[in-house]
Amino acid sequence: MRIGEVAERVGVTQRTIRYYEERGLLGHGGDGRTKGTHRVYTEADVARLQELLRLRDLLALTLEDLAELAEAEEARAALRGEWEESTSDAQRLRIVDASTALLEQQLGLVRSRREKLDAFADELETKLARLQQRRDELSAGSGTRARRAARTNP
Amino acid sequence: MRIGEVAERVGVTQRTIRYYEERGLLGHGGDGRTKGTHRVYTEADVARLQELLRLRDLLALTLEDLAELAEAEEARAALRGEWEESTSDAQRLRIVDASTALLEQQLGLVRSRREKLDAFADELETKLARLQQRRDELSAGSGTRARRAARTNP
DNA sequence: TTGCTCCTCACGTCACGTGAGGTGGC
DNA sequence: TTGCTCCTCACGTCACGTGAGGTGGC
Repeated sequence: MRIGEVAERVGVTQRTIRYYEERGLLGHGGDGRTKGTHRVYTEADVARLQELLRLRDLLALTLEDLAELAEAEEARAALRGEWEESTSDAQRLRIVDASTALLEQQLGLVRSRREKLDAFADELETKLARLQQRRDELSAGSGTRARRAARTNP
Repeated sequence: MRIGEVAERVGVTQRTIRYYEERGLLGHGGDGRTKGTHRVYTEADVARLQELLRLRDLLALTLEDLAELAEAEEARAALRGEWEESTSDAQRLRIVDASTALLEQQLGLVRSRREKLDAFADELETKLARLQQRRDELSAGSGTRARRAARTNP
C-alpha cells in the first residue's frame, strides 16, 4: 500500500504522513528505507496512524504528546508480543498491569474532555429552554398576562 | 482593567489577546483606541473572550470560524438590545428565533464532539474490562482451569 | 514510451511565543 | 524619579499546505 491510498483512507494529506514520519511518530524513516524510493505501508500501519489521528483530534495533543503516547503503545504491543513466551503468571500479571495503566491514562484524558463538553452542552440547553419558553409565551400571545410576561428581556 | 490582568484571568498570554484583536475578534482595534496607548477592558470583554476561548478549546475552531460565530453572537446581542424597544410580538418572535438558531448550531457542534468522545471512552472501557478479567484469572490463578484460560493472549 | 504516482527540497501559513527596545501611568 | 506594566516591531516555532522540478513502477 502506498502513501496516496493511506492518506485517502485516513483523511489526511500525504504531507501530514511524511511529517509524522519526520517527527518519529511513524516508521519508514528509521527502518531502513532507501531514500528516494516509495514508502510502503501495511494494514497495521494504517490502524496505528488512525489511532494517532483520533488522539490528536479528540484530545488536542501536540505531536510531542503523541510521540510519548505512541512510545507507550509500542511498549504495550511489545509486551503483548511476549505474552506467548512468558512463563510465569507473575510475568503475565506485569504485562496486564502495564497495559491497564496506559489505558487508564487515556481514559482519564477522554473523560475530562467529555465533562467539559457536557457542562457546555448543559449550558446551551438551558439557554435554549428559556428561549423556547419565551417563544411559547409570545406565540400564545393574546392574553394580557402572557403579553406582560413577554415584556421581560430574556 | 488592563491587558495583563485580563490575560491572567482567562489564562492566555497578552500576545494571544493582541492577536485576536488583530484578527478582528476583539474590539480595541477598530473602536478608536489611539495607537501606543494602553488597552482597557471591561468585565464584558473578559466574558466575551472567555467564551471565544472555550469555543476554540472544546470545538477546535479556527480563528476564522470563531470570527464568524462571534459575529453571529454580536448580532444576537444587538437583537437583545432591541428587545425593549421592539413594539410587536412578531418582532420579538423574530429576535427569539434568531437566538435559538444560533444556540442550536453551537449545540450541534458540541454534541457531535461529545458523541465521538463517548465512543472512544466506551472502547477504552471495554478494553480495560477485558484486562481486568485477565487480571482476576491470573491472580486467582491456582486452579488448572484458570491457568489454562490465562494462556490466551488478551 | 506514456501517464500516474511518488520523491525531495523549500518557501508559505496559521496561531501564536519570545525577545528587543522604547514609552506611559501610579 | 523609579519601577512596573504596557507598547510596537519583528523574528521564531509548530503542524502542516502548496507548489517546483525530478524520478520510479505498471
